[in-house]
Amino acid sequence: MSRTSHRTRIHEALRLRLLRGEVGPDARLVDHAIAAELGVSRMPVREALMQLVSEGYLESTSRGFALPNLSPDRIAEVFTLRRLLEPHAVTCVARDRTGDDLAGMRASLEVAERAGADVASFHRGSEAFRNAWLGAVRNGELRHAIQRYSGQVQSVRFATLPDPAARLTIIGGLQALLHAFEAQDGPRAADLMLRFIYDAETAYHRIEERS
Amino acid sequence: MSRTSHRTRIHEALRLRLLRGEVGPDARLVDHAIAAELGVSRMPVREALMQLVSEGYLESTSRGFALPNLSPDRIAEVFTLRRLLEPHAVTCVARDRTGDDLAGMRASLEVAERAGADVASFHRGSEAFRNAWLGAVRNGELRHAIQRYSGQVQSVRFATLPDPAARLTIIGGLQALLHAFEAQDGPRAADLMLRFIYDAETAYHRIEERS
DNA sequence: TTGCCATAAACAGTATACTTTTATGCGTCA
DNA sequence: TGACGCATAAAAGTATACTGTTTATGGCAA
Repeated sequence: MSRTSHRTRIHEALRLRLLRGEVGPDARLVDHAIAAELGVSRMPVREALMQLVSEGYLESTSRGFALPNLSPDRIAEVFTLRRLLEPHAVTCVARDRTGDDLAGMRASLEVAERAGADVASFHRGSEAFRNAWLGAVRNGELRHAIQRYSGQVQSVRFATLPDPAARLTIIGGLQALLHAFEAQDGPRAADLMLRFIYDAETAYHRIEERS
Repeated sequence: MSRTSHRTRIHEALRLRLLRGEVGPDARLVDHAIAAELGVSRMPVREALMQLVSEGYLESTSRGFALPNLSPDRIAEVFTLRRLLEPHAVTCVARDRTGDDLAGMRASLEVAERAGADVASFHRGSEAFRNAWLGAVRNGELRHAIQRYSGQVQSVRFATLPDPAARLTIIGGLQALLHAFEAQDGPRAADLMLRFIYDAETAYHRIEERS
């Protein structure tokens, strides 16, 4: 027997698939199908799916679980929440970060910098960078809240990556954020994060207009 | 058959019991016991319990589900989150509130005012007031986040109520908040809420010292 | 008397089977 | 030809049973 429960492992596996954009907006996640695929019963799958629902990653429809309908209003709401939480969080990180924290961020940033046109690699790097600074948030509740609400707009984030210019902007922002952390400049980190969220929201609106 | 699922109803029922402080810190919520009590199987109960865990209301121990160990650090973390979210929320309420919203708040406040020494009645009134202004928060995600994180420290709130002086302080704060809403004075509402959270945290610390 | 081991009980986790609900498609009637 | 209704299928929801793990308690030995 594994030391973690099936539910936990399935939850993590599905969450990663969702974060990587491997689940299209029309895809339907059905418990018994996933159960058959993984060789377990429906119950742990079902519980994992419902946990993902309560975390905002999925929506329970009458015909399987699917990506939530991210209405523009809802997107705007989540961005508002991020504006309330993340600037404060990076201020704390600028104050509390250790050398290890900084090393992790540098390594992740390098991955993104070297990605070039490799969107998947860039995505991995920027995600790792985000996880690195989030890991330096000592307030566990705050960290959890941020992960929760930024996970919901992951698909939005993903949609902006194909644009090379957007990737360059992101790289620049991450570098500046890292420098603020290194200099323990909390206010600057908060400013940068506010700007970052603003840019993300703007990028989303540009994409939305095209469709 | 009821139009809502067992899981949903059980979840709500348990949540209310938790919010009312009907579950002591040593109580153990066990799925099969609750299932027997309600005349349903373990599954919906189990799912309701796990949802409460993921919402921070409960903790899964090796011996039943119990109230989470609210360490002073964790309490402080939740108060930090409330300071980030609730002032902004009441600012929005001061701007967006309708006449109906205000009427609801007035009615709830009166309940609390007339409670006198009746702690349970006071608690109902202040909870209703809180729900009234939360209902006026148009940003659903923000509202949900606030409910989530204030629910976690509900036991703390409950512990402060027996003190008559604390109740008077709360009444005064709620009246001032209502006036700010009526005057659409967002900054003042935010100030009051910050003060409110500060007072709550201070009251918690006083109680903690005694034990 | 104390410490350790064994056994039993309690509980989380998982599996399987059954029920209810809902959506879609097909057929019939107007 | 279009609309309404019924039938069928798919998936959520629920129930029951079984398994593995942890914990507590009692007994035995040192």
